[in-house]
Amino acid sequence: MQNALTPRKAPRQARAQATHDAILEAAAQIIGAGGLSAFNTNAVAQRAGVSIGSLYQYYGNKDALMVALIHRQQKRQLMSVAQAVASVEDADLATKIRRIVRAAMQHHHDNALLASAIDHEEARLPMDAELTGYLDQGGEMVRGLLARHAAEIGDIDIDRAVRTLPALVRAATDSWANRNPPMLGVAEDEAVRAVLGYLRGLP
Amino acid sequence: MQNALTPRKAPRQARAQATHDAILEAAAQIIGAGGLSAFNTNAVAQRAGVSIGSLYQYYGNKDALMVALIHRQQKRQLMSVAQAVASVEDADLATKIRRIVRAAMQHHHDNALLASAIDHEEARLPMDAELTGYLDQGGEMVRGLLARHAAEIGDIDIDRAVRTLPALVRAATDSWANRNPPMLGVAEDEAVRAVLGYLRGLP
DNA sequence: TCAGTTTATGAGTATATATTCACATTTTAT
DNA sequence: ATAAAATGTGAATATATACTCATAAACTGA
Repeated sequence: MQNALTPRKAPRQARAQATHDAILEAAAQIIGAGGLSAFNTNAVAQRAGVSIGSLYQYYGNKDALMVALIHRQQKRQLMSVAQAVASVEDADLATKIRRIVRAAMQHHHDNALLASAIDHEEARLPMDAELTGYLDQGGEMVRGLLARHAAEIGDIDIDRAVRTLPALVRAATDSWANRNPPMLGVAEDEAVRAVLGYLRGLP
Repeated sequence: MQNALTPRKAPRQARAQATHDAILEAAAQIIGAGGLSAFNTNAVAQRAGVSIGSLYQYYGNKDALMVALIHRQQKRQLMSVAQAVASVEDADLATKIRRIVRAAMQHHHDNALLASAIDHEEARLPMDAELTGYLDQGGEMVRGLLARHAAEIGDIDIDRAVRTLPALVRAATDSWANRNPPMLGVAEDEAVRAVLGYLRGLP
């Protein structure tokens, strides 16, 4: 089933794969440097060092390129957080939260403009199976975490927490990490405080 | 001091005021219905029922119109929350928080696309004295609230709380109120839980 | 009444940019 | 070696839209 937002064709040769990747990377760089308003297909092709025609060989239109970029970022974000979770297997809850928050925040802050642009575009573009999959995997991670620390956590609706928790971290990031100068330490502290407070629940 | 983002001229006659207002209202409606991508000056003028020339009589460029719209929304948001605060003068902390959250959320949800667009544009446009003023007033409200309930609140850095708290509410709103169908009740519960947990602080 | 001022008009201009397509080049398979 | 398939090119087209300007209409105060 081929619609306008799925990739037009898959690369079959190595150089095609390189072109394909270069286009995505160029798009990320352009949005990261100039925001959504700098994001145009001619500029992306130029920065990727390929012709505009090649871009449209792989992405049927601009939105398809944006969707591919969103997939790339979500995948990286998920892997980065999964690694953080794995690296603190046996720590206490507060430590785990802090590490996870730090990983999520770092990833976000490395590409502040890109992250903000993606937040905005995600709302406009249709959610596909791949994105749903990433969301589900993230949900499973949170679920596992909460299950292992049920004792330290108040009455909680896990389905709600799975959605609310990432939003709390993003809120702290937007408020504190994307400033001039960035206050990453404060952002981390505030996110941890909000998350732990939320988990502990009402008295 | 007249720069490109300040209104080009102030309306002096009643009909000019009406034109001025109609343009702002049309801009709000267009973004509210179609998002930022639908926001163009010709469409705004048409919906306002005025000519494109009139629009540029009052707003030197598109960004100036956006800035004026941001001012209008921030002012309304502040007034709506201030009213909520005033209406629960003597209630306990949890009740106050719930009412304030509800007011902020309602305002946000009435214009979900507009609110999201403004969040995005605020980051790009320069912060002026008027916006700083609204922020300060909001800060004062939070400060007063926290002072009156110091006993129920853990160790807290008020300057941080003033920035983090509104972000937490917005996070819950984005996650739950802007859905299909909107889950306003859940959004409110989640925001209250996060805010109270944050205020209570680390154990 | 009327001159000066304010307000309104909208066709027209300038520019940006998404997308196409006819063609060239490179790679693969036989 | 060579045909077929895959990949790459970029000038050209189509369209959207920010913004201008010459002109007209409405209002004001005398």
